[in-house]
Amino acid sequence: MSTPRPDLAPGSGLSREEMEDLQREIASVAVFDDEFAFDPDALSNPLATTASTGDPPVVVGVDQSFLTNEDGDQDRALSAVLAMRGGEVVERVYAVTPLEIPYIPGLLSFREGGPILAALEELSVDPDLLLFDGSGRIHFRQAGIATHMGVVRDVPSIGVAKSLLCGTPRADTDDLPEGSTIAIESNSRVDAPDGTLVGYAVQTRQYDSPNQYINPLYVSSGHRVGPETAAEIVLELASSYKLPEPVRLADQYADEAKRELTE
DNA sequence: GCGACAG
DNA sequence: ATCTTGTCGC
Repeated sequence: MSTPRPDLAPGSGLSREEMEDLQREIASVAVFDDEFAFDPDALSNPLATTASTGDPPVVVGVDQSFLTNEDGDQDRALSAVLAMRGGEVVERVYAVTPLEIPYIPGLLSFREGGPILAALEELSVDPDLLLFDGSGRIHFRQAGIATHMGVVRDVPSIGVAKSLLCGTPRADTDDLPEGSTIAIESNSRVDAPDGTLVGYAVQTRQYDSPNQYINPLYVSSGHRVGPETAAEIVLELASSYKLPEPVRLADQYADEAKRELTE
C-alpha cells in the first residue's frame, strides 16, 4: 500500500542534476500497474459506484495556460482542474502561481507541478483518477508530469500527450482506425531496458473517408494505472472529441479563466 | 559535434 | 504553451 509523498514535490531551487535525480526516485516508487478500487469501464456511467464512497468515481482533468507580464514575459502559470463524476462536471477550480523555470523537455513537472498541486488543494471533492496533458512513463527517466503528480498525491494518474516525447511505436501510427492502439516501447533515450512497454498510441477519433487524418494521442501510465487500462480509459472518455472529456474541458476552462483575469 | 525535444 | 479570422470540406 502506497502513501502520498509530498517530500517528492517539485522544488524550486534545484539544479538540473537534482531534478533528474528526483525523477529517478519518483520512477522507482511509481506503480505502473492497476492499483485502484473503481470500475475503469464505467467512468462516465452515472450509476457506477466506487468501493470507497458508493458514488461514481471522480475523474479530474488538469491543464495550464500562461499569463504574460506587462513587459510581455510569461511570469505566471494558471492551472485549471476540472472534476467529473458520472459524466457530469461537478467542480472546477484554478490556481495562479509564479513561474520558476522555463520549459525544458523532460523537466515539465518542475515548471507546471507547483501550480497544479496548488490547484488540486483547492478542490473539495476527492479525485479517484487524475488525467494530465503530457506524459507519464513515456519519459526519459520514466517520470513525466502525470507520474510525478500521481506519486506526490498517491492518486491513480494517466498521461495524455499530443506528441511523442521519446520511445518507439511498434508499428506505423499514420491514419489508424478509430479505437485502435499501437504499443510504444522504450528506446535508447529512455532509462529502461530497450523494448520495455511504456505506453500506447491511442486513436480516439478518426475521419471516415476523406484524405484527412487525425493524429493519435500518446497515453502512458502515470501512477497506479497499467498501460492497457490507461489506453482503455482514454478511449472511453474521448467518445465525442479527440481529447478525453475531463482534459478537453480543463483546457477550455484554463483559457476561460485566463480571459477573466486578462480582459 | 549532431540530433531530439511533453507543454 | 502562445499570437489569431476566416475558411476549406464533409
